[in-house]
Amino acid sequence: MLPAQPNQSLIDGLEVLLGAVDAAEPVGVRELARRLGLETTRTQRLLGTLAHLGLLHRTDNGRYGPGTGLHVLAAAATAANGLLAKALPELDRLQRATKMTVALGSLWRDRVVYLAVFAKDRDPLTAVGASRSYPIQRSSIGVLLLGWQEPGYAAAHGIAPALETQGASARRRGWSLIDQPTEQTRSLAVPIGDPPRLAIGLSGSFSDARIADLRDQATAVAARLASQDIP
Amino acid sequence: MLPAQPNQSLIDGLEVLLGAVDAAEPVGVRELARRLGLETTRTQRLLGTLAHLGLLHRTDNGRYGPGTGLHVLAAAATAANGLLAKALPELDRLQRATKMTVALGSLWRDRVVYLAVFAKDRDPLTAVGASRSYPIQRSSIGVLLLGWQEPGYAAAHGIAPALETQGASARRRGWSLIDQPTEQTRSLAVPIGDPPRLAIGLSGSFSDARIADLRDQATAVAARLASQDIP
DNA sequence: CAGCACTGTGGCTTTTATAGCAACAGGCGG
DNA sequence: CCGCCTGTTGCTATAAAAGCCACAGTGCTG
Repeated sequence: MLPAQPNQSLIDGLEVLLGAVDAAEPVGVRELARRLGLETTRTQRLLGTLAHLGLLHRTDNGRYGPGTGLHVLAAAATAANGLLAKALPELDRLQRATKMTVALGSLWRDRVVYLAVFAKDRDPLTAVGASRSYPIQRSSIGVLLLGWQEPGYAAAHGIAPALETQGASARRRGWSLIDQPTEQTRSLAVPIGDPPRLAIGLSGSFSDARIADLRDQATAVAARLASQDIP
Repeated sequence: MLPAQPNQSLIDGLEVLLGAVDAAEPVGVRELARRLGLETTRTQRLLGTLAHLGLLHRTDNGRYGPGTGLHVLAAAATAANGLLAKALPELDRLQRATKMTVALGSLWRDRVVYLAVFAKDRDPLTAVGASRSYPIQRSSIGVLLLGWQEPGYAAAHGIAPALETQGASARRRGWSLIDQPTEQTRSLAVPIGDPPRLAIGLSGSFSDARIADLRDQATAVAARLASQDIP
C-alpha cells in the first residue's frame, strides 16, 4: 500500500543499500550501478550518503559493504518487537526435538533470507547471521511465503509462474514441502502470522510418515511466535 | 565524509525510520513528526514508503512500528560480515569466565544500542535484541565510543561537554570505567577495532583489584573480533 | 447524541532537491 | 606510455518533493 506520493529517493536508496549488503564482497560504485541498472553518479551519491550515515562502510579502496549502523538499526528493531529474543530459544528447542535443521526465514525479492538457522552439531549461538540468502525455488520457506505475495510479485521479480502456482497451492494447504533428490533431503515450511512475512523451515532426511508430526511441531512453535504480536 | 551532493530524502527517510523503530510503541504520524520536528505530510509519506518496503509495519490503527524487512536487512548485513556469528559465542564465553554481565554495544546519537547482552542466569539465546537503548552518560560503552567521535558530535547531539571530556580521557587510556554508586555496580568497556564503532562492556560488582584482569580478558576478545575484519 | 480535539491521508501547486552529463584524477595492466 | 577501468565532482535542467489545506475517521466528554 504505497502512499499517494511515495518518496522515490528513499526507495532507490534502500535498494542500493540492500544491493551493497547482499553482495558477497564490498562492491564498487560502477559495478553496483550496473547490477541495479542505475546511473553511476546517482548510485555513488546514494552509497556515499549511506556510508556517511554509518549504514554502509567504505573500504580504503573505495568499495562499500555493511556498516555498524545497520546492526544498530537491527538491534533497535529487534529490541522493539522482541522477535529474536523470543524466537531463538523456541527454534533451538525445535531443532533438539526434531533433530532437523531449523530455520527462520523471510522472502526478499526472489530469494529467501535466513534470520536464524539451527543445525545439529552446531553451536546455537552461531545461528544468527551465519547463512547467506538462497534462491527461492529451492526453499520451502520461499515457496510458501510466495503464496501470500500480491498478484504480480512473481512476474516483477523474475520468478517462474510454476513457482507461483506452487506457492498458491502451499498457501491453500497451509504448509509447503520441497524435495531435493540429488541431496536426499527435503524441507517443509509453516507460516508465522497472517498474513505471514516469516516462516519456519525444517530440513533433513525424513520419511513421509514423519511429515505430519514435524509439521505439527513447527506449527505449534509458529503459533506461539505469532501470538506474541510479531510482525 | 558526505558526498558532494548527498541525498537529503534518504537521510530524512532513515531518520524517520529510526525514529519509528526507537519508539517504545508503534507511533503515529503526527506524534513522530512532532518529535522529529518534521512537517506532518512529509513524515507520513516517508513512513508510508518505508511501510510499503516492509521496513516498517503499519498497525490497523494507523501507527508504525518495525517491520520484517528490517530483520531481513539485518540478516543480510550480518551474513555478509559474520559479526554476530563470530561475536556471540565469544561473548558468551566471556560472561561465563568473568561472571559479569557482558554486552556488545554501539553509539547512536546520545544513546547506546545493545547488539547483545549476556547475563548470569539468563538464556544466552535471548542475548540478541532483548535490551533497549540506554542514555550514554550511564554507559561505559557510550562514554568510551564518544571518545572517537568527530569534533562537534557531542554538541550536535545534546551531550554535555563533561561527558565529551570523559570520552577523550577514555580514548587516551584505551578503556572506560563507570561507577553506579546507587546500585553498587560498575561497568568497564573496551573498544573493538580502530576506529572503534563497537565496544564490549562488562558490568557487575567488582573490586579495583579485579579491574585489570577483567579489562584484559575483554580486550583479548575485542582483539579477536577486530582481527576478523568486522567493521 | 453532538461537539471538539485529535488522527491519518490525499490533491494541487510551487519550490528545490535530485539526476544526468561531462570532466577529472587515480590505479592497474600490457 | 596508453588504454581501460575506477570513484568523484560541478553545473544545469527537470522532475520529484514539500507544504498547505481540506477531508474523513476516531475517541472522549458533557
